[in-house]
Amino acid sequence: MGQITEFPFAPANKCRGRQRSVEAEASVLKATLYLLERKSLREITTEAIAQRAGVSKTTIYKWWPNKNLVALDAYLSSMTARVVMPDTGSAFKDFTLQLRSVTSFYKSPLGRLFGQFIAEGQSDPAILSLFRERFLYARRDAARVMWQRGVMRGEIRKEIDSEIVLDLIYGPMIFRLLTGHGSLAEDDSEAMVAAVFAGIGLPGYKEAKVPTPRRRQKKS
Amino acid sequence: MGQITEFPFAPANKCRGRQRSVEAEASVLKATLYLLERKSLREITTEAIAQRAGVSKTTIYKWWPNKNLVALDAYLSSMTARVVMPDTGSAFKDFTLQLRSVTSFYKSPLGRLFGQFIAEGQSDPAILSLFRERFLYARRDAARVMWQRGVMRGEIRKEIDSEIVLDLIYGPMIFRLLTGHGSLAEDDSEAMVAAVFAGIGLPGYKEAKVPTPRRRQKKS
DNA sequence: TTCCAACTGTACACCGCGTACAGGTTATCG
DNA sequence: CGATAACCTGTACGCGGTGTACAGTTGGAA
Repeated sequence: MGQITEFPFAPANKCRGRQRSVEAEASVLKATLYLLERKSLREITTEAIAQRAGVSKTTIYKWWPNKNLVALDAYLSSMTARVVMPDTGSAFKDFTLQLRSVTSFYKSPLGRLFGQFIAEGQSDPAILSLFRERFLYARRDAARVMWQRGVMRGEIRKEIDSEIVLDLIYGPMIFRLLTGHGSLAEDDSEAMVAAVFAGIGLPGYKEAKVPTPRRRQKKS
Repeated sequence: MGQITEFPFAPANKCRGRQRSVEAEASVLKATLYLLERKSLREITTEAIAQRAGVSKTTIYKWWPNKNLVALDAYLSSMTARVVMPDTGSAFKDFTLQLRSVTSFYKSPLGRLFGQFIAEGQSDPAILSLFRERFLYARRDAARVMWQRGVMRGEIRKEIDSEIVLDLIYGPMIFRLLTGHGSLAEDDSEAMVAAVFAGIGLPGYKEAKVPTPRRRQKKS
């Protein structure tokens, strides 16, 4: 609750006149989730959401600018703690479990939405930006905690930027997810994290030095 | 040339009647590229292509199933050797140069198409599949050669599956490209490849062992 | 009780897709 | 040379989804 009111596009209620219907909002989000579990974002129409929610299409357009943002809202409202953030005492195990969990979720119907938001974002900067702010960064902040623990325990090189570490761990699987060119099996999660930790270079071969990275785009 | 005839959806010419107009095809591809350099794939309409190409819309639909596949065709026809495949004698340098080159191309207007095809592919399996077959796999085959050289020279661990290696190197940057959450600067390419080679784990810390991966989905 | 804003339902303008149809054009075959 | 077949062109159109307009109804706060 209180989700929508944080949105920049939500009109303010001036406390006079009829109150906003809470059931209508909840019903819209619920109907949207129902449909998203069965069809892709592109296939779903605003009309279908309105109909299933038992709400007028006009009402939807009153509170959300378009279908995609209804979907993003529904996605966020349902995503609270659906993916594990483990704390096993080993960064390697933490990341492996996490990547496995994320990957298996992303294979699910609702998880596919992840890719669909990115897809819509390619032609709609607004939704991509909102997706980053309200979803991706939250995820990364949580994952950065796992990284931090690993650094403090002396398991992870502290000279490598955390942004790079996170992208190295999650990027490859997300790449596979989006293009479908590679396996998303559980073993692969482990193999990838293992490779990221150990490096692909042979220990003897020492040309590949890790340069100290310049700090960039610090998030608050 | 001869590009279109390889397509499964291209009708066969029975050698009777008027011949297919080569200028029309070339004109369509050229017009499409022109438009794609200025607008996103989603913004471009079939009519606009037809108009700019000086060709009837019907003709386009005769040879291509839809706009996206016209664009893919145009993209492929223009992409031959636009990105470097270096051979410096060092796998680390090769991959760094390559990633840098790829990234800078993907930042360009035409390069953005990469993400837009993946985006369309999220709701259209056919185009995603064609994108993999005709673009991605060709790229990866070429990159695998760099990997192979590295393995033979003793620079890269041979026990790590090449699919994983390639995804580790390219996945993170593509992830950044698609979501826009991270920097795409040249320094980052080098830092990423360096991290992939050296690993993020501290040398002393030895829990992260690389398991021998099961072979999967061998491509011909 | 008044008043305002949220709701409902229908209608509609707009746009892009893909097809249909009626013509005109250029090649090969007999 | 004429017939035939497949290409091309142009216009028109049905379809479906978007987002808005408008008229009317409902409910809560002053």
